[in-house]
Amino acid sequence: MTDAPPQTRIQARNRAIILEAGLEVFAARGFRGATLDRIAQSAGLSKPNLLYYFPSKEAIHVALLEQLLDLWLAPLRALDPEGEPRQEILRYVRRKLEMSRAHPRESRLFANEILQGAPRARPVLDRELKQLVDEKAALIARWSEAGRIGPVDPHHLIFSIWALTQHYADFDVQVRAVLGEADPFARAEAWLTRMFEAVLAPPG
Amino acid sequence: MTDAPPQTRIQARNRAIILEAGLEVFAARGFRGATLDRIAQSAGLSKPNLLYYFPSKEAIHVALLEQLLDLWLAPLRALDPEGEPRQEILRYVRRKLEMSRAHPRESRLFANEILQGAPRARPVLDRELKQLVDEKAALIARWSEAGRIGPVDPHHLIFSIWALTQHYADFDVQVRAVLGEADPFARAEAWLTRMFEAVLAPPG
DNA sequence: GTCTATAGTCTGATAGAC
DNA sequence: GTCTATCAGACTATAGAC
Repeated sequence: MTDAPPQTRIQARNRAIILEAGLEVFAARGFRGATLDRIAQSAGLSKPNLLYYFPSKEAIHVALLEQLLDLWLAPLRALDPEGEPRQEILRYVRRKLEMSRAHPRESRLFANEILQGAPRARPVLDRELKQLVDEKAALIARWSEAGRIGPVDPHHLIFSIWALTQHYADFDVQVRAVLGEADPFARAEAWLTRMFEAVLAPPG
Repeated sequence: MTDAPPQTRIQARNRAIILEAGLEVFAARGFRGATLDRIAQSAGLSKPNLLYYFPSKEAIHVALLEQLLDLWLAPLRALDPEGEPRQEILRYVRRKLEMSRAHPRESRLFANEILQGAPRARPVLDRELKQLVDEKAALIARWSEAGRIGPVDPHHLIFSIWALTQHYADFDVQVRAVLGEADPFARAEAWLTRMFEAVLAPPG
């Protein structure tokens, strides 16, 4: 959101190391469950040194949320008004699922934040997120009204894509316990493609 | 899972009060974020009195998880082999969504547990949950092979139902922020019905 | 059965030497 | 910039009076 202050090379590097360690620990244990001790250990730095680079535990968390949201919303931003509607939405689904596969820790960090009532992310949800979703929902609504895709509820279609793709990151433990299988993602992609093809099929 | 020991009326009542308070606090703040002080305050009891009824904070959490899982899996258990396949699955979807609406705290408590890697629920996932899902997935597979519903991946169909319905409880804050709307559930039910009708439509 | 008081531990953050 | 040492507060759990 705001630009970071200018940094030396070593500062930039240590900030990055701390954020990586913070991502690891916050994602696995939630904000409250994460301790500075553990983040410091994971980063290979001392606890006071952490607090030399970030003023507080919360500052690390906020920095992570900010850096995360750009990555997270990129696939939705990429939804192209000029593209072929079904291809665009299916590509969005696949990109979002790929995010869950490649970045499960980011997904869980975000899920933790929302689950706790979004104490730190609320303003971003109310403004940037709502604005982006409204814009893309309007686009999907136009596609639907033009009969290029089946009748859909645009907002809830987007929620469905979020829910279905993030499930494979956030509930990974449960999915693997039930399947007893190493990598659920190949079948997940085939199934999600099948689902959204069915619901997006144009009328007639 | 195990039977509770015999209790006087006042013991049963206080245990219930503590579990209700624990549900409230654990769901909102996660295991680590919940404190005995807060649970005690919410229950209207003193902190040592809490620990008279339960030996530890963890014991309260485990008791909640156990009591929760029966409720949680009831809709899936109710899937009837003798029923009309599409009606059965659609009814399951609606019941599960109704669970999210009526019991969001239970949903969030469970989501927290899974997100943290299911440290306390893992054995139940590996055994009871896997067994139940495998059994119901086999039923759905038979329906699909008989051509009574469209071709589906039974396990991932069940994951989809979980993901889509729990999203409205667990990500409630985000859903409401984006919609700026009081009650998303009416539209959610219409949309989920539409989605699953599309994907379950028999071939030809 | 319920309370007050408190033991013992952990945690976020700071002080100050180098 | 990084460290050791340490503080103040919060936390789970226990002891013991009533």
